[in-house]
Amino acid sequence: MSHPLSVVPASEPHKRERRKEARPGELLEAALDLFVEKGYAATRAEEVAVRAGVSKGTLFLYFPSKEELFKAVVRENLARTVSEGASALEGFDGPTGDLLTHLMQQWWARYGATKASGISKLIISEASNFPELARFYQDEVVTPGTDLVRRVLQRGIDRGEFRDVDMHHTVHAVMAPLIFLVMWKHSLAPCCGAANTIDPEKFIAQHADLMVRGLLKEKEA
Amino acid sequence: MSHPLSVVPASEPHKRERRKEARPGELLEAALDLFVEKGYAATRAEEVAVRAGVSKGTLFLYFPSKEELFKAVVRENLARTVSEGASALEGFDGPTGDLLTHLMQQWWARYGATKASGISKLIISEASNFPELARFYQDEVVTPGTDLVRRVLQRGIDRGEFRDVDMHHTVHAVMAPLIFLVMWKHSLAPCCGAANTIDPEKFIAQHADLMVRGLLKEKEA
Amino acid sequence: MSHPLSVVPASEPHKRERRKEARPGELLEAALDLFVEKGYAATRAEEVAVRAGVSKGTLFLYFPSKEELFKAVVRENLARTVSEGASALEGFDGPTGDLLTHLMQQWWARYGATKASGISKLIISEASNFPELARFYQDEVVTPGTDLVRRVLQRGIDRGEFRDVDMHHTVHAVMAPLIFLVMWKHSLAPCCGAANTIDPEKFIAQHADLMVRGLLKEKEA
Amino acid sequence: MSHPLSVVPASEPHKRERRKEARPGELLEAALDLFVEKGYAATRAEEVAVRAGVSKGTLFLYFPSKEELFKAVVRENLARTVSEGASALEGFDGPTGDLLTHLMQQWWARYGATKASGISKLIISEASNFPELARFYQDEVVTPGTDLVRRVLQRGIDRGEFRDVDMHHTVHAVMAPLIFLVMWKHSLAPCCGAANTIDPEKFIAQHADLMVRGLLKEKEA
DNA sequence: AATGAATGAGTATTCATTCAT
DNA sequence: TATGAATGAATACTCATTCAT
Repeated sequence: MSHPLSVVPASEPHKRERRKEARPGELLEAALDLFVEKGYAATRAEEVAVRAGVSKGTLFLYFPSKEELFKAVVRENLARTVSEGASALEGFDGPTGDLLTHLMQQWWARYGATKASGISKLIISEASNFPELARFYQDEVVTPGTDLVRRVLQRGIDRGEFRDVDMHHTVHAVMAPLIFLVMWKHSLAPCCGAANTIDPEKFIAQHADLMVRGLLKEKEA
Repeated sequence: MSHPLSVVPASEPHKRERRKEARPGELLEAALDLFVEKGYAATRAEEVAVRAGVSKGTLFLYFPSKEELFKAVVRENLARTVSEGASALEGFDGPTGDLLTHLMQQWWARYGATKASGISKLIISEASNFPELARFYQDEVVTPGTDLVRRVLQRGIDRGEFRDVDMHHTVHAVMAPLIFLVMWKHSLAPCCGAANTIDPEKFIAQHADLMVRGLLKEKEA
Repeated sequence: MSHPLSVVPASEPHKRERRKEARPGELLEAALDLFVEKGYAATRAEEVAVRAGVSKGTLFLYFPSKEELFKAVVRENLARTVSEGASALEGFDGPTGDLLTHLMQQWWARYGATKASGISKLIISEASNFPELARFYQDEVVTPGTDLVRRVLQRGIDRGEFRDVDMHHTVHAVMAPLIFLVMWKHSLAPCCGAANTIDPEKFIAQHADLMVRGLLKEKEA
Repeated sequence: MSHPLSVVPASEPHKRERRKEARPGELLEAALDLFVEKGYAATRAEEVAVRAGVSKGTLFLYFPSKEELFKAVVRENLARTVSEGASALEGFDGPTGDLLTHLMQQWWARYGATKASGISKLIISEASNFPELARFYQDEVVTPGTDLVRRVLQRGIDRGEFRDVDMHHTVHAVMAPLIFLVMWKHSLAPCCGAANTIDPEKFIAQHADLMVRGLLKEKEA
C-alpha cells in the first residue's frame, strides 16, 4: 500500500518482537476456545500451547499457572464486554419498547454471538470451583447489566409507557432468556441436531416482543 | 440359623441385604450432590464413596467407572422428572394463562427446587464432554418439555385466548427463564451474596405474568 | 523355633497387613539411603519407592510430599539417637578422662557408625534449604549433645582433674572431630581411595587422648 | 577501524572489553555465593546470571553447562587456596606449638573466614554427585594440607617438643575442627540463633591450646 | 559478544481403577 | 460383598539449554 520506493521499514518490528507482543493474546484466544469447548479441567495446558503454536514451556512464560491463565481469559473477555453498551441508552429518543428490543439485539450481536460469550457458560459451569471469578463476574457483568436494564425499565415507567412492575424480578425476567441463549449455544446446541434448533435473532425478537407487550400499559378505550 | 418355619415377615430383609439394595441409590445421591456442586472432573470417586458411607472399592462394585456413575446419575434423575408433569394439562378447565402459570409453578416445586435440578446444570456444563448424555437429555427432557408447553400454547390459541405467535421460539421464551433459574441456583447464587438475590417463586410469578400478558390477545373495546 | 506341632498361627498376620505396617519404615529406610547418598534434590521420589519395593503412588500414600518424606526421615533417625546416650554419665565412677573417651567411642559405635549418621551430613548439606529442620536438629541433637559434654567437662573440673577451661568453646572442640568424622565418612571417604583413609576408632582414640591430655591439670612435682 | 598507528595506550581497554574480560570472574563469584548458600541443585542458572548482572544466555557463553560452571567455581577457588600457606613454615624459628597455633589462625584468616571457604562445604555436600571434584579436592587441598600439618608435627617431634604420636590420625585430629568450623559457618550458624554461637577465633585458640598441650611432652621434674 | 524468547526433557503429584484379603 | 492398599497413566510445572536477532 505504501509507496514502492518508500524507505521506511521502521514501523515493521522484528518477527521475534512482534511475536512476543502477540503471544499473550494468541494464548488467551487459544485458551478461550478450549476452555469453552471442553471445560476448565478437561483442557490440558499443552493443548492450549499447541493451538497457539508454541510449546508447553512458553505458555508458562506468560501465565504462571493454568489457573491464572483461566482467570486471565475471563478478565480479558469480560473487560471487552463491560466497557461496551450503556451508551446506547443516552441518545435514544423513541418508545422504550423499541429501546429495550434494540438493546437486546445489540447485546446478541456484540457479545452473545461472539466467542467471548463462552465466558458466561464457563463462569456458570465453574463458579463453585472459582468463587473468586464468580464474584468478579457478578460485579463486572451481572450487576452492570441489571443496572442498565433497570434504567431502561424505569424510563418506560417514568414515561408512562410501562406498568409499575416488580422491578427486581422483571429485570431478571428480561435478561434470563439472553443468558439461556448463550448457555444453549455453548452446550446443547452443538451436540443436538435440527430438532430444537433455535434461531437467536428470531428468539430474541420473540422474547422482546413478549416482554414489551407484557410491560406495556393496557391501552384503554 | 433361624427356624426354617419361622414367621419372620418376608418384607423385613436383614439389615445387610437392605443395605445392599440401598447402596446404588445412596451412591447416586452422593454423586449427584458432588457432581452438581463441583463438576464432573473436580469430583473424586473416593469422595462420593465416603459421602455414601462406603469404601472406594465398593463404588466400583456397583459402577464400572466414574463415567458410568455419571451417566447413571443423569439417567436416574432424568427418569424421575420425565414421567411427571403432562397429566396436569388434561383435566384443566380454566383460562390457559392460569394453566401456564400453574405449570411453571409446579415445575419449580417439583423439579427446580429439588436437588434433581442440579442435573440440568450438570448436563449443560458437561455437554461437550458427554455428547451422548446431551442427546439423551435433549430427547428425554427438552423435547417432552417443549412439547408440553407447545400443547399449552396451542390450547390458548385454539381457544382464542392467545395471539397466533411464532410457536417454536415462544416455547423457548417461556422455558428459558426456568432453565436460567436452575442454572443460577446452582452457580452464582451460592457464591454471591445478597445483592442480586432472586426469589424463585416471585421470579416465576413475574415471568408468568409477563408471558401471559404478552400472549393474550389485546382486548378490544 | 516353636514346637513343630504348635497350633498357634494367630500371631502371624496376613502378608498384606504386615506389609502395611512395615511400609512407612521400609520407605523411610530407602529414603535415608538415597538422600544420604545423593542429596535431597538428586533423589527422585520414584527411586525411593522402587528401592522400597513399591510403586510411585504408594510412596505418596504414606507421605504427602517429598519434603515431608525428607522431614520424616530426619525426625525418625534423630529420635532414635536423641533418647540414647546421657545415661552412661550417671553410674560412672572412674576418672573423667576415661568417661569422656568412653562416651566418644560409644557415640561412634551407636550413631556415627550407623546409617543414621548420614542424617547429620544431610542436615548440614541442606540446612539453608530446610531451615526448619536445621533448627529442629539444633534443638534435638546439637544442644542436648553439647549439654552432655558440658556436664562431663564440668565433672572433671569439679573433681579437680581438668583445668578450668573456656567451657563453651572447649565443648565444641571436643565434638568437632566427631562431626567431622561423620561428614568425612559420607562425603570424601567413599570417593577417595586409600591415601587419606581414616580409621574411625583410631581417630577417635587419638582425638580423645589429645583432648584428655590437653584438659588435665599438669601434674606438679 | 582506528588508525593503525594510533597511539591509544594499550593498557586502557575499552569499557566493553574490560567488561568482557571481567565476565567469567563476576559469574564465578555470583555462582560461588549461590552454590554455597543453596546447594548445587537448588541454584538456578538464571539466578547466577542475574546476580552477575548479565542475561541467562551470556552465562552459557562462558560456561557450556551448569555442571561446568560448578566445576569452574570449585577449581577457581581451590587454586586460590592451595598456593598460599606452606611458606610460613620455612622461616619460622620458635616453638612448634606456636607455629601450629599460628598456622591455624592464619588458615582461618586467609581461607576459613573468606567466602572461598564455602567451597569446602560445597564439596562435602556434593561429593557423591561429583566424585571427580571430590578427588580433585582431595588431591589439591586435603593432601597438601595434611602434608603441611604433618611436617609441622614432625618438626615438633624432631625437636623433642612433641610426643611421638600416631602421626596420621593426629594430623586429622588437628584439622578436623577447622573443617568443622567451616561447615558450621555455612550450615547451621546462619539458621540458628544465639544459643550455640561459636566465636571462630576463640574456638581456634581453644582448640590450638588443647592440641598443643596434648602434644607436648610432659615436663618432668 | 549479548540478549531473552522459546524449547522440551524431566519430576512431583493426583486419582481412577484393580485385586488380594 | 466389602475393603483399602497398591498401582501407574496422566498432567501441571520447572529449568537447563538453544538460537534468532
